[in-house]
Amino acid sequence: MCSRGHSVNGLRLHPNRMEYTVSKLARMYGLSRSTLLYYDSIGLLKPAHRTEAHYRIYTESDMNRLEQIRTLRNAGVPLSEIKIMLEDPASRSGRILVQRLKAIQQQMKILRQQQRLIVHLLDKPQLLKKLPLLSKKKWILILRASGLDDKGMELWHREFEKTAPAAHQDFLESLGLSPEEIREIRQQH
Amino acid sequence: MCSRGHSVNGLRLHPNRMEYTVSKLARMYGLSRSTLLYYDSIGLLKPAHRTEAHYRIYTESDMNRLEQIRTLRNAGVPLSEIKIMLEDPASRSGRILVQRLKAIQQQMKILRQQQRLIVHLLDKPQLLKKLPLLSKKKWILILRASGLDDKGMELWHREFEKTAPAAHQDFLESLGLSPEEIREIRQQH
DNA sequence: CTTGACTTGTCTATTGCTTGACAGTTTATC
DNA sequence: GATAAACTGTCAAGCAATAGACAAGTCAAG
Repeated sequence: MCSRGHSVNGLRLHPNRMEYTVSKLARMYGLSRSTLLYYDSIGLLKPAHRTEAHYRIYTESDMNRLEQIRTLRNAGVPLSEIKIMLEDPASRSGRILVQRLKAIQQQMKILRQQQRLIVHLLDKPQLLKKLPLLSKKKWILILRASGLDDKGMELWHREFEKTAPAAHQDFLESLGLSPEEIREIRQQH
Repeated sequence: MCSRGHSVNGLRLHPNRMEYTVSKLARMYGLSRSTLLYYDSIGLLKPAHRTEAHYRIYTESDMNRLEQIRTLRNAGVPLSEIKIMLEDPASRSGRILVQRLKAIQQQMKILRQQQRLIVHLLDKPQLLKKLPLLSKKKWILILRASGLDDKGMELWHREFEKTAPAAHQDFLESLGLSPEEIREIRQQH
């Protein structure tokens, strides 16, 4: 009630300057305290300063950095590369992101193979209906039912190949076609 | 040359009974020795017996088991679940595989989101051409160029929804549409 | 019997955290 | 001013599935 400033606490937080302790920051960003402690330990995000009791104090610039970190983490970029990107903003960033895109593609390929394998293991046709697996046959039926004839389908392949070759490749793979079959189709168009 | 049996070695391998040491087995299956050691340590694949020098000896039945393990591993099933499946062949196998399929779907969803995010971060349209990312716009252009009109496209959606609803959902997601947009499209058909 | 090549078992490191323990600090209440 | 709750710090271990280092063991040749 008597006021020597309304709450000079032991942490010496400047409420108007937006300074936070670990747990508070963690809660703000939906992270666990441990995560922030970990980021500190690997030198990815060090708090601006500490109190005399050695408590971590994070400031606004730390928050900016944390936001960048989380964005990149949401993109699946590993912490080691995030560190590089933040230290060397322009230079390597593009390369790292493109690299990550390639890794994602690779990962998707693997996952599709796993899907096929499992379906094969289960070998229960009734399950197939519920699963997001399209076979070549089904796909053709769908296009046919939409009114495309042989000529139209050829056009479709050609157009797909021209507009988005990489996506075309991925799509054919997702139908479970063999590499040779894919090569054949793509070369025809 | 003199024969007290043509090679009674310290390991006491019976060459006709197909027994192998760790490294040999590893090489046969293209695995690292560490992998087999690990499988042993967690009780997933224990060698049939050991030599007096405590070397691991794997027999044919171990090889059968290993093949099953690798097949399931190739399907992305975690070792802990593989163990359960091998101990209790019939009962839980189906459930575990279906569960794995769901996890794969989930993982693909995450990867697609990461793809979108990275492309957004890069924001370099010239890269987009090389990447397997299809936008709604592009997709429509492709179908149009194949000769489908508005009516045909509607048919196409309906047919897709009827034949493979889950795949339809996945496909729409992969175009980067928002959940609401997806819901709308699917309900119309 | 010694040398060298090749094993073996055991142990540690990796990624991105999470969980937990234990001790010191701060805060709020009485 | 004491006390309890809620915080903080540091350290350690844990997860999956290997990869690699290391010293000790084994084998074939000389």
